Amino acid sequence: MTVQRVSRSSRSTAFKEVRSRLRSRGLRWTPQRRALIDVLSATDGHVTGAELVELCRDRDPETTPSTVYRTLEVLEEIGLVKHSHGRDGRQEFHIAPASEHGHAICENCGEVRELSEGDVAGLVGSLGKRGFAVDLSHLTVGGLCPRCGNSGVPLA
Amino acid sequence: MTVQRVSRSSRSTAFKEVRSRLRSRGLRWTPQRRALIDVLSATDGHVTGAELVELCRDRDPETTPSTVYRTLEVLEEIGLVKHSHGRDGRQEFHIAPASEHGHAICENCGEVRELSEGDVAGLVGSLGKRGFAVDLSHLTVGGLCPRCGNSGVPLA
DNA sequence: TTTTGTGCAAAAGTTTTGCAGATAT
DNA sequence: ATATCTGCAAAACTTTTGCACAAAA
Repeated sequence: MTVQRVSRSSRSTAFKEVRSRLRSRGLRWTPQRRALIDVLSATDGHVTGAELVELCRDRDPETTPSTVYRTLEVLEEIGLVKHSHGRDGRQEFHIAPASEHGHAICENCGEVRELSEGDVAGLVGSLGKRGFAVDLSHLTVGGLCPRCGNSGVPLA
Repeated sequence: MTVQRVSRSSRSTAFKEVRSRLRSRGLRWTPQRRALIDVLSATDGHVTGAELVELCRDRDPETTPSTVYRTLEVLEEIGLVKHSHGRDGRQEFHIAPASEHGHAICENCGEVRELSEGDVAGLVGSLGKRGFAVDLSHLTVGGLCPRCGNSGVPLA
């Protein structure tokens, strides 16, 4: 069970746009794809593939893993979805935010928070000077959040 | 095939110390453990579990996955080894460096470089002010290295 | 009607687990 | 002597793939 504190504000793509985005590539708008997008939008943050399969099954018990994973692949191709990997190595998916940003993850309670531009400016600049072009969507930092780190009362 | 440019200098634990570190906990110093530590020290950077199984098999074809993974667990418990997860979600292991540091990984060629204190100072400070204690060993940033990003000649 | 998508079933790949026998101390 | 380790075999899990049928455009 992972707490998510990522703001819901930075959602990107308008919902109906997806249909046309798919069709313009000769791809199709199916109930299963719609369902998955629904599920993804309902989550605030980073959900594993397996979890998405489960969540889709809550709506339609017939849902199969292959469809979910293949749909995720398609949605990632058209830029609607991104994925990364969690501590345990499983894929974590989320709707692509309007602007890229890094993440800070509490190693104790799992809370995820987005990094601001200011947070990462130094790192981006420092690496940039050495010719390394930072990809903010792949910037992850672990640590202890205020609740877990300061008090002597780690939750888990 | 992953290029590793991590400096060999920041190796931590003296080799013979491990034996006593294990024994002081009632754990044992076995040929298999020694072999794995040898293999790990011979690698410069981040090796997946499966790769380690292979590398150990090069020395001793009898090596089994269970032993390798269980040994890695033990070595991590005593602080000799750390692990993280690569792009593909597989575990990547490395000997714990004397000082913690973040990593920058090229998304094109896979090259890994260590981040300096200066690189991360801003991020650490910025998050620190908000009560988040950064764990440098879990700071990873993706992007394009000079070779892959600047030229119009991405290698892969 | 033709191309794309789905469901099923099975495979692939990494990592974990149970257990009997072997080994370090 | 005895608690710890190893090797084996099989399981657990996530994710991928092949194929025949179904559905979208």
